[in-house]
Amino acid sequence: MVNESKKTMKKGYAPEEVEAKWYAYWEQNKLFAASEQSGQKPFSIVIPPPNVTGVLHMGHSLNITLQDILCRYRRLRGDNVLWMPGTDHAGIATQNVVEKNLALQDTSRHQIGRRKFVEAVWDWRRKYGDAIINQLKSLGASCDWDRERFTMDEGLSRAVRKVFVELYEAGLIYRGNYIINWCPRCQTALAELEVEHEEENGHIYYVHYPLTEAGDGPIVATTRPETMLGDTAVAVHPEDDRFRHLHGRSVVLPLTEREIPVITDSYVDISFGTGALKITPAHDPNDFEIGKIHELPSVRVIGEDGCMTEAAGEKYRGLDRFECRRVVVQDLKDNGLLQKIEDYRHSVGHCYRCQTLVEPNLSKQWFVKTRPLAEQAVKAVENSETKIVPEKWRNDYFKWMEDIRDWCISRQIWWGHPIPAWTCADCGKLIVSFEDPKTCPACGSGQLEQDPDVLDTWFSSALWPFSTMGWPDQTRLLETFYPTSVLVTGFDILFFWVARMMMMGCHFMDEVPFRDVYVHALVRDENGKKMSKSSGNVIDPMVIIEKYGTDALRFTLSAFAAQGRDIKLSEKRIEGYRNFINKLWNAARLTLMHVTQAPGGIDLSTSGLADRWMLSRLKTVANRVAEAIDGYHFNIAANEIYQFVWHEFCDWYLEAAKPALYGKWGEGRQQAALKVSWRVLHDTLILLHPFIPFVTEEIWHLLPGTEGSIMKAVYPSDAAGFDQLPNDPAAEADMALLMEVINGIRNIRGEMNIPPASNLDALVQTDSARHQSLIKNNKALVSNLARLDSLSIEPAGEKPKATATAIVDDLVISVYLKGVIDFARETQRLEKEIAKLDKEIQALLKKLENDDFLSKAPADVIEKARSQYDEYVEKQEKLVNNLDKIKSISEYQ
RNA sequence: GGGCGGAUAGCUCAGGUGGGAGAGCGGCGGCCUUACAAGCCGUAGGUCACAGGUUCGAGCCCUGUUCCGCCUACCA
Repeated sequence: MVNESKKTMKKGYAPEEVEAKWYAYWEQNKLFAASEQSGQKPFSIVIPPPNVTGVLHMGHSLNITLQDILCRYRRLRGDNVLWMPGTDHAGIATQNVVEKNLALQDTSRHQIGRRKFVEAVWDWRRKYGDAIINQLKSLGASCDWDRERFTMDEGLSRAVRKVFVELYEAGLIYRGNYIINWCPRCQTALAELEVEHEEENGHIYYVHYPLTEAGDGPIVATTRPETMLGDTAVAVHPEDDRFRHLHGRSVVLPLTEREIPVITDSYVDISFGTGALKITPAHDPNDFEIGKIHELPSVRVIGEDGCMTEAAGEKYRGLDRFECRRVVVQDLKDNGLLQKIEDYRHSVGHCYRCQTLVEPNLSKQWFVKTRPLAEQAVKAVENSETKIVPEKWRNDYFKWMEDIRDWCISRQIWWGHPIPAWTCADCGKLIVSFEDPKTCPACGSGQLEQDPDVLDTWFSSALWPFSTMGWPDQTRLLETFYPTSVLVTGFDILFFWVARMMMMGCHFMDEVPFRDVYVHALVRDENGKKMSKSSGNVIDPMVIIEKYGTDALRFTLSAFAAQGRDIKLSEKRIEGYRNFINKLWNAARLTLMHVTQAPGGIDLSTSGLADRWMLSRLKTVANRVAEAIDGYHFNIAANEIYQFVWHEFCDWYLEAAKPALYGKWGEGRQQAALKVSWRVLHDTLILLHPFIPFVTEEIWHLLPGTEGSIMKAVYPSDAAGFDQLPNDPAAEADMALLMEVINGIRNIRGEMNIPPASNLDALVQTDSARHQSLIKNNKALVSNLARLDSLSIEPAGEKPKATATAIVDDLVISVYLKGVIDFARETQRLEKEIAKLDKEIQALLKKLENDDFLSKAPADVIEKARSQYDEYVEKQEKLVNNLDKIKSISEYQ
């Protein structure tokens, strides 16, 4: 049905009444659905899956808004768009949440056992897993929800298994005993990336290690005295003369009875500390390496719970690692072995999930051999199969890939993808297999035990671009939409996620996972601080949405999303853009007061200058907005259209068109104004829809001549007849001149303190025939916007007395001041203007008097400077002329 | 230790390839003008961090300095 005059609009836009309605409408009408097969150009994005435990924060809001802009924009441009949504199972985080719940019920995962625990997690996920998804929906996210995926889904789990087995068979996954980062609270290994380093105030302890025989032993410096219980050597540099006498000798490890050797290794830095380094292979990655080279034993003195082990000795066994440090230090003091303690600032690793101090610990884990995978992933970016935007992130990507270390992928938790590896209890054979094995292929035993560990969540996230599309099956979806068009993400997970997807995509699909990676900024608070619960500076998007509406939030984020710069957000800014939404609403309200049925095509024969100007501007803006989005310049697109809607359409066009709309200028002009305002509103809504989907959909349905959802509209640049829109530089120039004339008169009104209500008489003097007719033809327009009773046009000549003056180009504008003109005020006004011009003129003169400039600068630049100079001088002369007149008149008074 | 980014109006920020700086908010003055006071009209604010250099010409290019961020690193 084509809408006739629909209904009257409220005075102010009320988002809360509108948003839920349209979201439901879009979903019900399947407007977000991608077709697996279509003749349209495919465009695809996979969502960065939020944690199931997650709560929507501003980072998500920005991320989702930008993706939604791209998806809605591409749909409007006629593409077949797939936005693949889903969540990830967030192994450690989710397990933590469920464990906390169990603790509230006075039980624990160990008490209820693994099977029941995993069931409890699934229960939790069924109950609460949709929370973040619903929040994404309230942001307006136009994901294809029927395809929603979860990293623990059957299909994705199959992909994980297949990848694990194939990498293992290719020698790219191995298991081994290495130093890893252990979180004693989460009770699991962490990958290097999952450790956050922070500078902390600590101490450095100087400990005397006595020789077994007579003579002075070395002083060893350490920040972690409790680990000395696990020392298996002291190392010195082979060239260090201070310690030559120690080569080949042994020391007694204080607080224990153990003898440990003094070894030499050039790893030791002679200039640091005392030059003697204690070696603890089980609790320090470097010491581990040195231990391997020198075939030293490893003594694990700290256990998985962060408490000292049996090996730490009777006295220390069972002590918490921090408590143990205090005891060890005290004991060293008591034995006279502690030489001194110094303050020391050093960086310490913390678990990225729970902030607990991580403990480097020796442990048997699974690793991905990343180097070969990284090589392909680097190549793909080098030759631009994948483009990273903004480009500066390329270097970070390359650097990280070049320094990449093997990736520890096993986690000692229960919630996650089980590792498809079994050990034969009888012969010890390790079996890695896609299908669960029944018997040992080596000895035929049926006693097989599956590895109890699960895989790092990021291991499954790394497969997201293809696992969500059905891989390992060769689906139509994959065929249509892989590689995806663009990945939109924050730089904080460039390595965690993007780099790993690149590795897995290149390896398993022989094709990059995405053509573009758009890396956006972080959202910070108004002081530039990272928003965090602990600092209490979090702006909750849901609260903002409730208060200002989703569109306001989205438009704010877009308008501030300049490439490569963080967004500092404050409510004040959101309020400003809420006002913009309301402005748009009211522009529609005014338009729809007059446009009550769909006007036909645009007929320029009865149009006015403002009409032609507006259409010309519309065309330019539509192209610019599209161009900006294509280049991921969301802020430019948003600002371009903001400026256009508010300061051109509303401030100038609608104001100029009012008399025409009210029929004061006759049928023809009225028709033209109706058509143009309809057209501008119509096209503007489409341009704005990707940014502010709700209000645009609402107005769309109120706009006569539209049918169905705005999501089905054709983008202005693609619409039939777009090319016919006038690109009219003459109209733009003429309109610009008239605007200046109007501004000149308004300035007089403002500066001379003339009440807006009183209408004025004005005279324009010029010898230019073109300008004379321009003013004549647009007398009504100027009079209306400048609030004039009369406007007369004359050739240049004597300026009337008792008038205030404005100069525009060659036009001398005189405003008759009823009653007594305030000469002092007008003098002041003119002097100010003259002084301003003087500055410009001096600057130009300096240039034009410079021979170097005249001989070396390009001709067009010189020409521009000359004409500008002439213009300013002429204008100034006229102003001076008028100033003189004012002065002479005022003297007679 | 290495790397990257930033410093522009009171505040927050824009300023493709160098031709004399813009917006929003805030300030000030005036308006309830029949779409909007979440508004309208007018207006004032800047040696573009500092010091050099290249150039006829630098916010933009080069060098150095200062002050902030961020990333990264195994110096005990």
